[in-house]
Amino acid sequence: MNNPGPRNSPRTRRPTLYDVATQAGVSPSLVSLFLKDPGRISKKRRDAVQQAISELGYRPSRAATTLASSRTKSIGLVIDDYRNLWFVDLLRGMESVLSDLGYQVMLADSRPGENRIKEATDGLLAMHVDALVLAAEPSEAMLSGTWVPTVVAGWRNGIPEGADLITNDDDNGGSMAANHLLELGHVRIGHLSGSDGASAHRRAGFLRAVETAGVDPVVSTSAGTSEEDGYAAAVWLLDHHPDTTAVFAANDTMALGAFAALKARGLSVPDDVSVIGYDNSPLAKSRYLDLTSIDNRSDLVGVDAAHRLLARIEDPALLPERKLIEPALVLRGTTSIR
Amino acid sequence: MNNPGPRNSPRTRRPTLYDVATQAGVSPSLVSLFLKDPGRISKKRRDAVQQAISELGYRPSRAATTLASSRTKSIGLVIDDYRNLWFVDLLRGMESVLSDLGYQVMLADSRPGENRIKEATDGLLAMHVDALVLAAEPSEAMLSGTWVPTVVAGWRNGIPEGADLITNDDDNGGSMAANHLLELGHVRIGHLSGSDGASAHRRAGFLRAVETAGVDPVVSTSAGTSEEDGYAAAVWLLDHHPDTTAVFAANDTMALGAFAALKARGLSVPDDVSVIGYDNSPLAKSRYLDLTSIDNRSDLVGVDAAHRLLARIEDPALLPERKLIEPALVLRGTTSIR
DNA sequence: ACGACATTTTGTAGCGCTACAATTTTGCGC
DNA sequence: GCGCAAAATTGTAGCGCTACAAAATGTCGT
Repeated sequence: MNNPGPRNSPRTRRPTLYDVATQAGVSPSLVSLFLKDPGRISKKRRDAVQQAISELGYRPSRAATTLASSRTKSIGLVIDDYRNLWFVDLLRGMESVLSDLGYQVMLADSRPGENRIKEATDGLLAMHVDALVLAAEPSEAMLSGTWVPTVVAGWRNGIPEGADLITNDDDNGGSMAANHLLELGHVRIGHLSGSDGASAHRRAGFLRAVETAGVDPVVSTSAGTSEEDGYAAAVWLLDHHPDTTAVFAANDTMALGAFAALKARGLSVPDDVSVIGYDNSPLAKSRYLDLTSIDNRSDLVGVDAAHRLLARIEDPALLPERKLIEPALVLRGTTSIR
Repeated sequence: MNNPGPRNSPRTRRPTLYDVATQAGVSPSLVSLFLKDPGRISKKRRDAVQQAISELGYRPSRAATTLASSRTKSIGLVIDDYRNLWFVDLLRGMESVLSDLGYQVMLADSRPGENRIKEATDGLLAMHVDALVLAAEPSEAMLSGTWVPTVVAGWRNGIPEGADLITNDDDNGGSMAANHLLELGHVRIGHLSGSDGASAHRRAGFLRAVETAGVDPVVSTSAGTSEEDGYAAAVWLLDHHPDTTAVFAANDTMALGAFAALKARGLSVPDDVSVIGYDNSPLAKSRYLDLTSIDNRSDLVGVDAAHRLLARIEDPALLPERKLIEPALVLRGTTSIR
């Protein structure tokens, strides 16, 4: 058999647009046109080109397209850690508006502990992403020469000049968490706080609400925001304030750490101690954990970020904008009346 | 006349290698050489180029590099769902060998529920990744014309022709889980199984071990592999076999579902029922959940996959290889003597 | 100071694609 | 069947970079 398909030729070079043009008996320009908008060429040629493409197994070279058109139709998303699942909602939110427009979202994580944020960003920029979403704490080094529309999502410190900012109202969220616990009748409330920017805002909101209610706040701040950090902070809290009846963790992962500390002391949730987390991550949604949490509506942040970037791609002269997304309390099974 | 030079203009086009060359007073070729191997040019020029680069904020265009060299120094990784954290170990394993060699790993997920595996793969291929790791169930559509070295990790069905296969010995892992429970004295063992390829192997291994021990196996298979699926399967199991004293879940997420079902019935882990998961995901490692699990050593799979791909990039004629990685039991707090 | 090398630097020619102007084909009224 | 506008198609000139051969410069022994 004389199969011209790619299946049998083991190491031929990847077919190009010219191969397709030759095969279809048209000019390369026509093929290019087909790729861009098939509706604009005659049915006869359209079919011929389509057939040549599938016969050859042709895929356009993004590199060449990028180089020639200087538009990649792709958006970079820099996150801090794949294990912090809050980015998933952000990503889906972005995709929900970008996919239909033919944009692709590219992910890069900062390799936690190695501070590779700059590398991640550079990698994305080197690929000519049309715009950038920074969902990780921006560092000094990246402030300079970004050249593309950028929105920072979820962080509020060290914003690169000229970047948009769409973030969660963590202050308000902190207050919400505190008020929820206060309304349930708790007065011995401990807060497990982390060290990043978001934590600081959540803490501030918590303190404001608690003090407004005339209750003495207890805050245990740790170095990071991981489960271990949450555990350590909770251990400290329970050691120094054994009468605590409610715990507000700066994120769901830390709440898990609190669970561990409580379990180790034989305290049950929510009967002995109520626990509320933050992020409404898949963890919190888990049927087993069933963790009351604050949803920061990252999906909305994603949607907004996408719209914002599209606008800036259209008109780069747009002035940077700052916007807060209101969080929402998600009631589940880990908080109860005192 | 001559162009004004990008030095002071604030909103100019992105600087190119030519701008750097002009600024540094050398030829473009030299700058290219600098980028490739700074050690090969004289110190004088090296410094000049380096300075020009930082003055201009220059970043090489990956698209141009790709086009000109046809090597992107990047590897694509296709995963099924960002929320299934097992890919993180795989990724880190790959990075541990690839990063030092200057390779970058690019991630794409298949958007669970939308079966976008082909799209994810195509996107990566369009970016000219030098090689591909498929950590998601390969589909028919992608079998044709891949053109780059490919290794499938963690799946064993529908392998594209010519692809390497590095996967976990799920059969053996299933047996390990069963034997662990048998050794603890359990004889009423239920298995919560999923519908994908890996689940099938784990189930087979489980059945083999249990039957060898002369114990009657009970398997509850559900449509997917999510926590809800685990919950449903566990509910069925407890309804039909209330005397069950041990549960082997096909993955950690499903184990979480089992926890939920057990909690709903007031059964405690491990006092009433032992639970063992699979994947040794961050979930299992969690201090709170402390889930005994089978570690499929995805990090090793990642390391092997990376080595394999590098070899195939060097010599594309290499014959496809199939390799199994042995899993390991990780003892934690959710299994105990009957 | 002079060849005979080794080392450093440069010019030339694409990589695969798109933009856009130029050209050819088609459709249509009369 | 003719003229002319609209639609369809093609040619030309890069996009920013690298490979590689050619040229320039440097180093050394005698």
